[in-house]
Amino acid sequence: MIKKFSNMDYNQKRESCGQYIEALEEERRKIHVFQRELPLCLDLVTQAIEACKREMPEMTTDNVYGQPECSEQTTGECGPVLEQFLTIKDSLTSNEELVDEEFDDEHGNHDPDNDSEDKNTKSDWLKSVQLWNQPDHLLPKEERLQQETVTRDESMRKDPMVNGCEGRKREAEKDGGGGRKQRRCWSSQLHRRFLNALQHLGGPHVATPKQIRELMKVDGLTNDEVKSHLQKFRLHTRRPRQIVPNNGNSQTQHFVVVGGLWVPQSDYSTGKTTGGATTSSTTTTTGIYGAMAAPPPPQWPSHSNFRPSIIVEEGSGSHSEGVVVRCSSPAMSSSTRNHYVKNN
DNA sequence: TACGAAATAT
DNA sequence: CATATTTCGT
Repeated sequence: MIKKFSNMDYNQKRESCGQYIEALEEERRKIHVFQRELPLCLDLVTQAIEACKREMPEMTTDNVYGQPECSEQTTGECGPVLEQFLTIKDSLTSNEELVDEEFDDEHGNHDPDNDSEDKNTKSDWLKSVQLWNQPDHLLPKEERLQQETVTRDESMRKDPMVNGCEGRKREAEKDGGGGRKQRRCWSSQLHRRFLNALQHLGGPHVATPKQIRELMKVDGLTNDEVKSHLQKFRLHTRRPRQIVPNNGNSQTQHFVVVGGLWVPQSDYSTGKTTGGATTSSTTTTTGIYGAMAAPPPPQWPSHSNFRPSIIVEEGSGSHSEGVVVRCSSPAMSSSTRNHYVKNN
């Protein structure tokens, strides 16, 4: 009996680990969008995946962390992730080959994300955004062990939940245009589409709301909403002045600017990326879209829901701005094309 | 009309 | 305070 249980346990753990890896890979895909902003992050996740895979086969029954979910609430220590990260922390080899592209084509919507409840890596901001305001069913919460691939059907194109809050349609309005629109909540899926679109268009600073909206192909979505979201996004993607109390680790990572591209010193020469349209332009085109101003911030504000899924610190607490080195073009924030600079 | 920034609302 | 909507200047 007990043996049986152990066995089951073992299997469960293996499964958990598998799921964990899956989650990691999924996460990496997501981070991939930010590869310019969070190169180190991407790197770390990639390595974490590798490390995890290596460890997989030799998992024993006394695996310490069996919880697929882990505490998640506590960003501080999500067991596995953190450990993995710490482990590989120093083994920072610039491995950039196994970066797969195919970040989820726009239509493919195979959407592994689905993210009913991702693992730890998904982290907070999604959590809140995700259960936005579901009027009815409040997610089960209990059984989240395995959902496998069943749930993800591509039926969700637009209306389902991608759209977020309630059936926000044009109806249900009484006053002839007096009231404000109901707030639109950006579900994780919605946001992801946004991100994808962004990537296609070459970054937050060159993408325009309209383009984004069209790429997203979400029907209820209006131009203004995208515009707004984009504004917020841009605001957050600008350098947060190394805020964020560094957790434990401190790994000084130096950044340099290469043709307007912010990249870690280590692998700035790596031209290869998603193979998407995004990065291709960096080298050749010098035009407006040429060197797209990649949002420099290695780190977003911590207290924001609005941030990439994984947090990676690199600057040490002491050094203030010595970490970043810029060549020129101080204000490359926005104003990509039209009017630029509005001097008071 | 579209975009972006700022003001305003939730 | 963060996020979404609306207003305003271009």
